[in-house]
Amino acid sequence: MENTRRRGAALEADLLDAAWTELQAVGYARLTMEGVAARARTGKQVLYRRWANRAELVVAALRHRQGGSMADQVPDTGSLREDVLAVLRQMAERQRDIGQDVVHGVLAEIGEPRVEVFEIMREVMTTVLERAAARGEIPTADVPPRIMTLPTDLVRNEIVMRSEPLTEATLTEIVDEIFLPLVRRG
Amino acid sequence: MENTRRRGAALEADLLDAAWTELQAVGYARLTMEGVAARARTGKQVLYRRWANRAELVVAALRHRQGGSMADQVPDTGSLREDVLAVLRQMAERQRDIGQDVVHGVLAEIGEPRVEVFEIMREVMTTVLERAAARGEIPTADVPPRIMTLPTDLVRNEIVMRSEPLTEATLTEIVDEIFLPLVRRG
DNA sequence: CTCCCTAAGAGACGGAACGTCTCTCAAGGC
DNA sequence: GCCTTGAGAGACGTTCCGTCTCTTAGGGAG
Repeated sequence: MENTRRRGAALEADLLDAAWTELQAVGYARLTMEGVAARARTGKQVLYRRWANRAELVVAALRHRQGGSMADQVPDTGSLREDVLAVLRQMAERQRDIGQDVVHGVLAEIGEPRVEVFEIMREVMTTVLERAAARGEIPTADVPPRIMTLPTDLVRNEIVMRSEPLTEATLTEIVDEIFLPLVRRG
Repeated sequence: MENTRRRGAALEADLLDAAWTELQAVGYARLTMEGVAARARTGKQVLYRRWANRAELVVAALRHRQGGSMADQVPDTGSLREDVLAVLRQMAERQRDIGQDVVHGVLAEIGEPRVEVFEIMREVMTTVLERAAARGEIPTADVPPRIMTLPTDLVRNEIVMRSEPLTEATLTEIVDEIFLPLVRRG
């Protein structure tokens, strides 16, 4: 028998891992606090002591799973086109990892971390554009905000609305047919 | 005492009205089959005989509430810009009417009426562009599909992600800064 | 080293809503 | 006027919620 009792950060990491595993096993809709507690071999109270409800737990589990924010590693390939594509690929990858039902579930039950998502992508694109302007690829980094976040907005739309995973073709279409033409003639 | 027993279409309309009223009263998250049944002064079985679950009932109630599809009345103002703006205003209006939590709830619990939404908007935009081409406003109606649904995709993204209702400024920005420049130079 | 406070672990609990079922009796077709 | 259908009503077992209580292990304070 396991006779050691987990505590503090070690326990918390176990709980978040259990939540993530449960998420993969049964999906967001069927994820229950009881299920997570059972998987972590503990009681519900231990969960409720840390997170007020399912949504908070799941958000914490997602954050725990994928380390830092996307703003921490902005792609820098030396080409605007490749940088933007890299950003979009990162988003697509996260979608694949997380799964659509989780996205919808969190969207439905969460109050407001959506603004945060917007802000992060705007930061990332700002950096990408500033570098492109510094290289002389585009005349100025002073692109209208709506155009700046156009690629990430479109990808987000695909993630939320489409059931199939994003294809590379979709990403290049967004960049080559829509984004680049608009910024090139700023 | 009410001694008449409702039947068929009349009853169904009452049920859908009750579902809609309940939706407005308590929101999607708190809507229950029992609540709707009570409001319609009937039993749960009457609901389950027609719809398998909450999501189906709510979708039916939404459809019942707002008559036909948007494809039935495509705006025809004589100007491409105004037509597109009219389409986007219709979407914004529906958002205001329906409410964001309902959008998220349905998105989370529904299997696949999302493709349908895509198709309808693509039809609408096809008509709008064909008329514009016939008037000579644009060289050809043969616009790449992704550009065609660009305005509606962006508005949908705003509806799903932003909590505040869409402003007129946002709509004109989408049309004037993004959509028109892209279609004008075919 | 020992005491003691905090929180882990375990489960009982009342409540809400689910979806199924059973039963009676009105309505409307034949 | 008979008979099939399904409306109306509520009981039922189940699942999960979020709260609570109780015992006991861990680890810091002295």
